[in-house]
Amino acid sequence: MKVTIYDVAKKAGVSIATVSKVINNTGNMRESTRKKVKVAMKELNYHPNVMASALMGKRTETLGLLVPDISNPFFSEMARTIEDRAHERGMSVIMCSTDESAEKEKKYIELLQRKQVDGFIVGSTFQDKAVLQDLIKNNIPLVMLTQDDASLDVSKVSVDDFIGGYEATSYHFANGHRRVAIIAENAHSSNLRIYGYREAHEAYGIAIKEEYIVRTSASIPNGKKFFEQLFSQTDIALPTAIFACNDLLAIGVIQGAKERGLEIPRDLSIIGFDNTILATTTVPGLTTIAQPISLMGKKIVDVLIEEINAGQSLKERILYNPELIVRGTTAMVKTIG
Amino acid sequence: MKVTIYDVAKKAGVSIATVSKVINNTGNMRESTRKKVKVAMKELNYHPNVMASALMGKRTETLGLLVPDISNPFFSEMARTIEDRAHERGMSVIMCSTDESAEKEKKYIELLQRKQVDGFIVGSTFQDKAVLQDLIKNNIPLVMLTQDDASLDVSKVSVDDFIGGYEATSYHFANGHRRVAIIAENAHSSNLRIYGYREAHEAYGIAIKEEYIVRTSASIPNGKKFFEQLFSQTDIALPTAIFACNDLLAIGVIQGAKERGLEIPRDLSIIGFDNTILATTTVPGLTTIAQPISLMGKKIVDVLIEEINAGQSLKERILYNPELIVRGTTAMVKTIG
DNA sequence: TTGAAAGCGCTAACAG
DNA sequence: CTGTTAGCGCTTTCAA
Repeated sequence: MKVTIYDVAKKAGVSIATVSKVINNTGNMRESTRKKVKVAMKELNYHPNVMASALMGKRTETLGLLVPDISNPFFSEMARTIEDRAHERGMSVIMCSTDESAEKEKKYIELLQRKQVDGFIVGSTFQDKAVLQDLIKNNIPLVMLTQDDASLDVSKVSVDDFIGGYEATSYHFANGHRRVAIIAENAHSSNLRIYGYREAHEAYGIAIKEEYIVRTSASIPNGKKFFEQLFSQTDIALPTAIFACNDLLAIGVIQGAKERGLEIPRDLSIIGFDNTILATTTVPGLTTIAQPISLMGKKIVDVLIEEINAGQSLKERILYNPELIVRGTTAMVKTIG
Repeated sequence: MKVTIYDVAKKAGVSIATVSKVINNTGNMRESTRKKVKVAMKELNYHPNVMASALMGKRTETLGLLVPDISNPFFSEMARTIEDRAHERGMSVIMCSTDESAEKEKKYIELLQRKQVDGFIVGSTFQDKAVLQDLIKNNIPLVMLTQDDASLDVSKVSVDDFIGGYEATSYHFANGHRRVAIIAENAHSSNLRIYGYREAHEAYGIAIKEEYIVRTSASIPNGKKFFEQLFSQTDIALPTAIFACNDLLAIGVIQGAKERGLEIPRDLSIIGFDNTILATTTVPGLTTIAQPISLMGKKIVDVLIEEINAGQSLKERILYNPELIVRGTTAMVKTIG
């Protein structure tokens, strides 16, 4: 049967209060008593019942992870490092894929709250930020991942999306391209990447064509679809390069381009974002902006746990530098004639 | 503040026992009373505290998912459908990546047990099956995913790996290949696929070369490494086709082959397994054996929940048919001369 | 048909 | 320094 605090109390010849104290490392007590209790715990292979202590308002030792879609390699790679770090620190993680649905966001937050998770890692751009504001107001541990959103006053770890957008776009420019389109996501990070894209235009003195800026959600089919859309416009010159705000989209573009008979990178240069496993499997390999996924995953867990321990938000804003990884989908612009 | 069963009871003018009964749909009671209570619950936006009822031995409404590695696209795609189905049925899922470590397997099982998950979905081939046998003996809900292992007397949903192995190998044979190597995993499913591989040799009257059978764990680098190993053997004729037991391995083979200057499929035919997103992003597209991931994910959750409700294992063995998806990495064998 | 009361396993005053 | 005791929010006999 289950071994409870009573069993170890009896075995150690002390009261349950004493046992509780050694479990939680609170209060003072003779060192010999503490030892005695510890021995009893070991011998009985005792593990405190999480439910019971959670009932008393203690921790559940579980974290909630909200991402748009765990099957997107970026998030599954991130989830893996988060899971590992959480486990290292004695916590489990419950995963929730929110898609871009306000309904799911709300539902999962409520669900996780009822399950009394100790804290939230949110990697989704919420449709309705009020849900998050509410948590924040109630001082519930919450950190944002890949979402450097100033309107949320909490800790966040992300890559510098502005720089990422700037570098991707600039690299295309440096390769001589002058007509660069961007396929962005419906995510906060994409807003920043678009600003970086704009800034690069500014820096290079190139006029922006608003028609070159499109938005969709992350998937290969969407990448393809928006490539088609971009390339079927008849009233503007076609772009010679594309910056896709994630690898999935970039691959969709590659596929669309191939179908149209374009050769990459000769006829079209493409840069992705994230540097997921997908970027290494295409041919040619995908030039992309890397995010330090492992570092970020580890860090976000550490920050969250620190805040849980501290009982308040540290409001740290941790920004990593994105890194351009040049592979095969980019080249100098084709000189005409 | 939190609204408890007491608040509802007071508001409805009944005792907490009555409220408890309507929550759990147990006992008899005047319909008007039940209604009254329900109204009160609605008005107060009452949700039963999971911890408290779990303390009483009730469900926690959470499932444990064990897979080798959630960042492997096969498992992340699977996890997504599992998560969705679980949420549809009111349950959350805690994820655990076991790698191929006996230590982690044991640790996570114990962890999840302490968290009182209602059931386990295990998609990892356990190093030490005793850990699972133990759960089974204790009648703890547990189902196996992609592991049709006869030595475990529980429900399982998987693809027919034997047929998958047979079909992959046969397809190579049908294309005129006679020297087909197999790169398998350290997983139970791979055992069966190897049997299918053997059976195909039998059927085609082709002798098996044991040197053509190698095993490793799922990753692109390993695929590459074992391709190298296979192709640096000097005492046997080199294979003209390879069956890799998952897409990751297959991609490693593609990369290794390219580095050796082999053209695919002209110089080497390759078939993968799983039909993950990766199979669609390579060039040429990867010919692979598809597993019906969504069906399987949904089914495994349904079976598990059914068993949780029933309080015992149904010992169902659900086998899906694998399907050969022909893309670009396979071709007729090169006629020499 | 309903409710009082005894826990589930643990924490946290408060006494001693 | 250690133990008694009153809950945390809920379920479940057992009476009424």
